[in-house]
Amino acid sequence: MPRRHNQKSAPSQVDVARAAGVSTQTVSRVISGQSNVRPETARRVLAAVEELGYRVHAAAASLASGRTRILGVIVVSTARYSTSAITVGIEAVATEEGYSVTTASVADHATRDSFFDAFDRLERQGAEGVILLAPFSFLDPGMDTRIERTPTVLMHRLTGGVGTESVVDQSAIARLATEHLLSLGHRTVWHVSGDDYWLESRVRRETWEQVLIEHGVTPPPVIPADWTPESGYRAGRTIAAIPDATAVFVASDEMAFGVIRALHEAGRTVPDDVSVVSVDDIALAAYAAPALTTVRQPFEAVGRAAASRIIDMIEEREPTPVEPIHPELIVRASTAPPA
Amino acid sequence: MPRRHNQKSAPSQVDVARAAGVSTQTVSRVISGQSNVRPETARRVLAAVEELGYRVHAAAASLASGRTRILGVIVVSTARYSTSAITVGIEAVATEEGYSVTTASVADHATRDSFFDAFDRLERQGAEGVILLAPFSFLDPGMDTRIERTPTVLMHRLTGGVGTESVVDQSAIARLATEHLLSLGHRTVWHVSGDDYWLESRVRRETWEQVLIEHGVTPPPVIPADWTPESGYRAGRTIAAIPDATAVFVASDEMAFGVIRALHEAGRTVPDDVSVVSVDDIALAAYAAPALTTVRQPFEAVGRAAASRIIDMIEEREPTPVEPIHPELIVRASTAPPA
DNA sequence: GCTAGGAATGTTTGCGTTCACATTATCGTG
DNA sequence: CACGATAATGTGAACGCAAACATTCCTAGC
Repeated sequence: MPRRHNQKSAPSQVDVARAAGVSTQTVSRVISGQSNVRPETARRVLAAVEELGYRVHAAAASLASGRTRILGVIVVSTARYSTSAITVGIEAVATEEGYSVTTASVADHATRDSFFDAFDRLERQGAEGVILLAPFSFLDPGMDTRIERTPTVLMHRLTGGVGTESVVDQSAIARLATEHLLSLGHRTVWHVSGDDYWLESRVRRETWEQVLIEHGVTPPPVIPADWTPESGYRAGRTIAAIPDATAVFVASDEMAFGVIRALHEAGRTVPDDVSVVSVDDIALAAYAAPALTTVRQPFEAVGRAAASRIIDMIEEREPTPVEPIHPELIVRASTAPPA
Repeated sequence: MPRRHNQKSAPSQVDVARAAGVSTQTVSRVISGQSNVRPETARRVLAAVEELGYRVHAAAASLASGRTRILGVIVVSTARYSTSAITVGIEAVATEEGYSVTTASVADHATRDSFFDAFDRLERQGAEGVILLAPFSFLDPGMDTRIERTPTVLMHRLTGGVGTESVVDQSAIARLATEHLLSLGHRTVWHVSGDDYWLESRVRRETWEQVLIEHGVTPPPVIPADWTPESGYRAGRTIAAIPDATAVFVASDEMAFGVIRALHEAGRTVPDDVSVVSVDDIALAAYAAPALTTVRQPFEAVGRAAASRIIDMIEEREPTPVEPIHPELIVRASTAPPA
C-alpha cells in the first residue's frame, strides 16, 4: 500500500497554530481571508504558514465545509480543436474564480452508459457542477436524476433543457453558411455533415435543410462524413462526381481540407467550379488553398460562458447575463458566385 | 453561502450500513472490493447501495486513507494539437487505473512563478503526482523542493532530471528531419523554429545545428517563429527572399502551412523549388498542398507513457519499462531532391 | 469606574471514511 | 465434541478542517 510520499506528513493547521501561538480556528480564518483578525495576528500566522510550508488540505476542508470548489468536465476523448479550445476558456474562468477543474473523458462514440459513468466519477470526486462537452441530450432518461443533484451545463443548443441552457447556437451557424452560398447565387447547396453521433452535426444538417426549404429548394441528399479530413476527402470525391454541384456546406474546416483536395484531384477548382464554406475557423483555415470561407465559432468565449454559468448555478447567484455569442461568417477565398 | 445542492444530503455509509444490517466497516469492505466478505452479505450491501444511490464521498475517503488517486496535469493554455492529443492518452490510462485527472493551466508565456502556483494548486487539491506538459526544466531552483514532495514527470527530454525521466526524444525528431533533407541532396537546410519559450523548440534548433555541423555545413541563421501558421507565413516570406534556399526544416506542421503559402505566393513551388519537412503529423498534414512530409510524434502514446510512469512512481512499483517511443518520418509530397 | 457592545480569539463538535484492532461466527480436526 | 484456526464482522479512533457557539478582550460612553 503506497502512502503519502512526503516522508514526514505535511504540516497541518495544528502545527501552524502552535507555531503562531493561536488556535487552529484563527489559522483557518487567516487562510480563508476572513476579516475579524488583527493584522498583527494575521502576520504571525502567515509567517508560520510560510515557514512550515503549510498548505490547506483540500479533502479535509471540503469534508468539513461541504464544499469542494471542483468543476467537472465531461469530454469525448478526441483531439478535436473545438474541444480543447473550449477547455481553455473553462479553465481560465475556473482558476479566476478559485475553482479547480477535473476531467472525465469518454471514448469517442461511447454509449449513454459511459456518460453516466463519467458523470458518476465526477460526482464521486465531489464536482459541484458539470459541464458536458459532449454529444448528449438532457432529455435522456438517466440524465434527469443526475442533473437534479448536480448543476449541469450543456454545450449545445437544446430546447427543453431542465432549467439549464446552452451557450452556442448551432443552428445559426448552419444558417449563416447556407445563406451565404445561396446569396452568392447558387441554385442549391450540398452538405457534408459531421458525425451524427454529435448533436451539433444533426442540428447543422436540419438547419441546412430548413434554410433550403425556406428558399424553395428541395435539399439534396446529405453526404455523411465524420469530422476527419479523410472522411471529407471521401465526401469530396462523391461531390466531384456530381456535375451540377456548385456549392457545398461542409460541417467543419478539417473536413473542408479533405473535400477541397478531392475536388482538385478531380479537376474541379475551388471556388471557380465549386464553392466551399465550412465551420470553426481553426488557425489553419486561412492557410488552406484556397483560404477557407468559414463560420467562426468563438470557442474560448463559449468555454468561458459555460464556466461562469455553471459557477453562477453553484453559488446560486443571479446568472451573469451571457452576452450572446454570435457565430461569424468569415469570407475568404473558397466561395464565389457560380460560374 | 451556497451549500450542497442535494437538498437532503447524500446517503452515507452509515445509511447503507443500517439498510443492509451491517456495520459501516463491512460496507467499506464491500465497496473497496475486499475479499473477506460473505457473498450473501456483499449482495445485501450492494443492494442497499443501489437502492439508496450511495456513492463514496471521495474527500472523506481520502482524508481517512491518505490517498486521493488524483493525477495533476499542468498545461499551457493553448489549443495546440500536441497538448490535447497527449491529454487524451493521459486521461485514458488514468481512468483505467482508477485515477482522476485534474488540470491546472497556465497562461502561454507564463513566468516560472505561474508554474509554481499551478503546481501548488495541484498539491493543495491532493494530486499524488504531476505531469508537466510544459516548457519547463527540472533544473529550475524552486522546482526541486516540489519534486521531492510530489512525483513529477516531464514531457521533454532532459538530462539531469532528479531521478525522473522524460518520454519523447525531441532531438531525434530534428535529426530525422534534417538528415532526410540532406540525404535528398540539399546543400544546406534552413530552419523555421518554434517559440523559444518551449523547450522542444530549443532542442530542435540545437539538434538541427549539430546535424548540419556533423555534415560539414555551417548552419544558416535560424528563422524564428512561434508555432502559429501566421508566424510560419512570415518566415516563409523570409525564405522566399533567399534565392539559394532549397530546403527548410519547419518545427511544426501548422507553421509549415504558412511557410508553403508564402513560398507559393512568391512563386517558389514546393517541393520543386523548395523542400519542406515539418513535425507532428497532425490530421491535416496529409491534406496540405502539397501533402506534408513530416516527423510524426505519437502523442497519445506519449501521454499514456507519462501517465503510467507517474502512476508507477506513486504506487512505488517497478516502473513498467516504457518501450521507446520513436518519432517516425512520414515522407509525402513536400520534399524532393533539389532541382 | 463601570457597563454595554462589538471585535478578536478560543473550544467543541462533526463531516464520511478507513485503519487497527477486537470480537464473533464457522469450519475442520483429532 | 471440544479446540484451535481462519473467515467474517464489528468497534473505536483518527484523518484535517470549518461551523457554531462560547469566551475574552478592547473600546467608548456615561
